[in-house]
Amino acid sequence: MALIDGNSFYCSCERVFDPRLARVPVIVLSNNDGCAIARTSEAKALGIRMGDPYFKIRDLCRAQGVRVFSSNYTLYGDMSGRTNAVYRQFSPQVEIYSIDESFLNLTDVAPALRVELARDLRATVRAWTGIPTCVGIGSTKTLAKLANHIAKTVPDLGGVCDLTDPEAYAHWLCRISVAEVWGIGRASLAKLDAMGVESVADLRDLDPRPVRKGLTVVGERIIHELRGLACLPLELVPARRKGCAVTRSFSGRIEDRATLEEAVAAHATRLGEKLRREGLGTDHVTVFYHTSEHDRGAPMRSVSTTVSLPEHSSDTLALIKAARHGVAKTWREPGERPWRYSKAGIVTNDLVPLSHSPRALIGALDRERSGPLMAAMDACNARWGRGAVVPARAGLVSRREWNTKFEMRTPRYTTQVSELPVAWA
DNA sequence: TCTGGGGTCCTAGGACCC
DNA sequence: TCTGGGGTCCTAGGACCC
Repeated sequence: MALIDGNSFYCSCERVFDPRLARVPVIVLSNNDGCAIARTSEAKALGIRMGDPYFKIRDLCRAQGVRVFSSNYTLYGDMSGRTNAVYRQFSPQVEIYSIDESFLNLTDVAPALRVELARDLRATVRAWTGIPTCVGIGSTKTLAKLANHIAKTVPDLGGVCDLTDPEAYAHWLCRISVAEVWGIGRASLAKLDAMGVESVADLRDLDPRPVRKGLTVVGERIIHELRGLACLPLELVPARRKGCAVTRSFSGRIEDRATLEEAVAAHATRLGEKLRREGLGTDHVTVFYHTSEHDRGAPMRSVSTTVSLPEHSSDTLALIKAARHGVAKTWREPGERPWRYSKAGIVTNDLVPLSHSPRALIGALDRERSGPLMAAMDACNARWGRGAVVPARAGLVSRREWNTKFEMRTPRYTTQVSELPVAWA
């Protein structure tokens, strides 16, 4: 098993299209340009941490010449697809684990050739996509993840670490902190600390049965995985998703009902698009909105309500109706000091494939009209850009103060003809 | 003094991940 | 002024059943 991932992936995507970014500190921000979510090694060296709010590090970034970007998910998604296409040249069995990480089955590769293959893979990905990567090899997923961490943090290894090599396994497990193990978070770390567990080897040598009490079956599984007993299979076919959510912080604050309903309707529109892309439907939506915990002293309010649909659907109009209803039935007129809402969202669980969901006996939605209508809307938006066609119910207010902020976003170089990079020769 | 012995299903909340 | 978004899995405990 091998785990390959892109180094500072979002930052590396930006670097591919602007060579001037090489060797200078780069960070990419979350939605609304809120927090740092990707940093190059140069940025990390300046003390910028994962999740640091941008307004707190802005001065540092200016002073140190850090190049700052809004997230460009269209670009990162496309680059992710390109790297995976390269991985597939090296292994027929690839599990895409996240936007920048994939597991590869290397069990057919002779042990002596694995490191060489991994080096070839890195070089090819770099040459064909421009993305730098690291590769970790282990007999289980947990060990491959650990090997990847070692490959990333020990420069001498040249970006590849193979823990199927018994010598490397014995060498590294007692030198790496248990905090680096995949699946060990803050809470588990505190428990392990109390037990005197410091290194990965300490955890591996624990008796798995009693561990189950404190760390649940998850902790027990980790111990087996560290010993080389695979508990987590390669998932070649992505499991059907169970839930779906569209939630956003507003770029400012919202106080009035009409604007809140407009925002929620826009989220419902996005939700419908996501569900239709996967042929899924839901028979209920949970709508929530709340004030910000950072607005100290201001009146606080947090609302969450679930609205039923007559039957399973992915119809944008039905979702908007339900979402608006969720706001309507929970809205409270403000008093002297209005609530200043900072975030709203729409969430669904228990998604089912629409092709075999039961129809409602009473109040069934008109699927025969809805299907073609939604297909036409999706086609228009695919061709002319999101928002080219929207239901009037979604709101036509031009004053979109709630819209997410992306003030430093680069062009969608690889997916939009009008935004292709220009080269001068 | 002393109140059975299983099951299933659902939900909320915790923990963790990228 | 300004603090992201979207997932999964697990457990405990309540409700309910016979």
